[in-house]
Amino acid sequence: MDEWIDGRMELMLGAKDIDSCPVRDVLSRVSGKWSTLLLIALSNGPRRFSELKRFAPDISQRMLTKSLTELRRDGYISRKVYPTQPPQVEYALTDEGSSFLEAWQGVVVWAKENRERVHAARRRFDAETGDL
Amino acid sequence: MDEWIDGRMELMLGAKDIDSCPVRDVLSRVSGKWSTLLLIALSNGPRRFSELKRFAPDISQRMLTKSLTELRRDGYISRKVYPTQPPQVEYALTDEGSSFLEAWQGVVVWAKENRERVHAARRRFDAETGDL
DNA sequence: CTGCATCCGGCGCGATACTG
DNA sequence: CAGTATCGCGCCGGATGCAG
Repeated sequence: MDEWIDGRMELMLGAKDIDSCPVRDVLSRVSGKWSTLLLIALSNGPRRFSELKRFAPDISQRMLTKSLTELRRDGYISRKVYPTQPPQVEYALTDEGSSFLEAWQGVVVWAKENRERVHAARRRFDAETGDL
Repeated sequence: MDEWIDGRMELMLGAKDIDSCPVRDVLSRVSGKWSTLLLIALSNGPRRFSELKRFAPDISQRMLTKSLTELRRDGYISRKVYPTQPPQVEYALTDEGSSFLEAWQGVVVWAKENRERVHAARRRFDAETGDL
């Protein structure tokens, strides 16, 4: 492998082999369809299960539970059960979760600012390749 | 929907409904298994198809072509064909591509710094839930 | 060398029904 | 209200073979 790769990989990924790449390792868990959305939903304070469900009306109960469990497993959110009747469960962002959300902001901002450019590129590409 | 949602969603996503969410819209294209890795590979200058193949030995030709095409469609990279025999194709990062990589850096850095914390959280979670 | 077509397994995700 | 279990679909991604 060339030298430029080592330097760049070390800088960007921290490892050359993809299996031990911390980026993929960590980010694979928050790349789900709902994960980051739920983190955002919790960014203004703790929310209950049903509140989160209402927040994302098009999420299935299955995926809500699943996503919350994964996020909890990786330490992004906490879960507190109140032994009431009916039961009540409150989810909250951990420090780790807020920290991640902060880092994520840069990408979010970029995506918002460059959305139209990306769309334009897509249209251009499709037009060029469509009629050849 | 409560008010906190509107404010936060507007801040983070730019849209309440998930289908018109610019973040998902833009990032779904770079969330592939190889996309960001290829962008990083190109961050030090243009590379040929075979160079990229050597860069990520475990990528299949199919996925290399596919990923490159998608990245090109969204305007992150450019493609230049040299009419030699055998043919030679050179891929390069566009301004849009470099711009994205810059924004992406924050997340990469975070992932590297917090990898161990995430792993620890996972171990803890598995231990707690495994023997109950 | 570069790229496309085909087949195929895994899994992310949704729909639905059921439990404490 | 919060969560689990089952089923099924679609898509990502790997393996292989063919073509310019």
